[in-house]
Amino acid sequence: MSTRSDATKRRLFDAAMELIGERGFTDASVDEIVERAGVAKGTVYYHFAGKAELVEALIADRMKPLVESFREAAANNSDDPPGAIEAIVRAELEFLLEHKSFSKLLLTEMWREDRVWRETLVMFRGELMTVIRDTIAQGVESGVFRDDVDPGFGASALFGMTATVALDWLAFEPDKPLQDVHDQITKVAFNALRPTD
Amino acid sequence: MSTRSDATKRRLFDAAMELIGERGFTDASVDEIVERAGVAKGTVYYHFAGKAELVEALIADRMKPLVESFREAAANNSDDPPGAIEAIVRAELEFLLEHKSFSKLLLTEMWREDRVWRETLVMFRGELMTVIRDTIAQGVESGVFRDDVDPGFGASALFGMTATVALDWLAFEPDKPLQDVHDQITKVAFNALRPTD
DNA sequence: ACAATTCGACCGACCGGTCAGTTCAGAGGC
DNA sequence: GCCTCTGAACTGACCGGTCGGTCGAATTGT
Repeated sequence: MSTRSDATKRRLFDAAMELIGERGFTDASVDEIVERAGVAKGTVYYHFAGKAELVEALIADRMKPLVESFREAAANNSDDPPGAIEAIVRAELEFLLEHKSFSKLLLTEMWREDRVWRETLVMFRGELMTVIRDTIAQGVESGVFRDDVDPGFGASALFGMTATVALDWLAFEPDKPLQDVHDQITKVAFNALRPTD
Repeated sequence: MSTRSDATKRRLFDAAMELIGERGFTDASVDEIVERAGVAKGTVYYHFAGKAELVEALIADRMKPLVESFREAAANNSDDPPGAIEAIVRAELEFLLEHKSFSKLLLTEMWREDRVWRETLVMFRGELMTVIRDTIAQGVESGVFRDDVDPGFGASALFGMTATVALDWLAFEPDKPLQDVHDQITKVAFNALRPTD
């Protein structure tokens, strides 16, 4: 259980995430990654079976806290579906802001079918979707959300909308404050889910 | 102005789009592209300055009709903003379905900053956004849409939501009919934009 | 007490292979 | 006769992965 090994992995993860977020998987060379991590090339192959497996481990490392934050957001608002949705959106936005490079990696790799880490990615995506879907379903059941929106569809739409809006925001209007983006998204989401009076 | 030249370019576009949609820009080799296009390697460099310029031309070639279809959708519903939004969503979905590979290319390249064709892509994206934004603004002005949703934000959200939902759909529930996806998206969009009674 | 040994972590020069891009003489076709 | 295309050979840069070797801290043997 050496801490040294973990520290090295973390530096490799950080370097790989940045580079791959900027250039994509193929265009980020292992030589560049190890240079930025301040580590020798062989170290990568000591810890991982290859470049792809490094990325797979990186995905798991970064996705676990995101799933956890979604679960917490839902658990802390277990009897208030709108509050839970708001907390989930906030968690997603904060994650996107904190891990901009990783988010680009996610979006660009989510629908590729030929990657080693596809299963890992799909699995984590499923866990995120489940949290959102259950929250929406709970709101529908208790009557605070309209019942003609499919929870599975709503989850996909909310997650995708938040991600693309956030990336658009970071790319084209980086000066706009996070709160504005958060408010706009939750407003749209609540309007979309609110029952017709 | 020879037709022969255009036909060759089209075959190169089709082959490049397929391959790049599957594997991404870097992992789709020129040798593979020309093989699938049934054309010699030298032909690429006869028509284009290089691989990147081929893709840039491809992006313009595919985006022009999409922008046109958005403009038509808006023009054919010039006094009915909800109808225009519905037609735009339909146009986007049909495009995504027809050009699945190209859509993946778009999503994976939209937020990359180091590509030759970045400006081209940003320009076309701007034209699409303008059409949606103007339509929303028109609806706000005439009172059929609520006035507390920023049209620019709404355009980004609607476009991004539609794109990610459609790709999720194609990846995870390909059997669901187009009409269902279309109905869910427009329902959510209308609820989000409808003024509180 | 201390040398000998083991071992996990890391190093970095090197190799086999791939790929974009070049070149150019020649062949069709409009 | 010029525009379009061919296709095979070649170059040079780069890239993922390998592997013999280093280093220091713990462990063992005496």
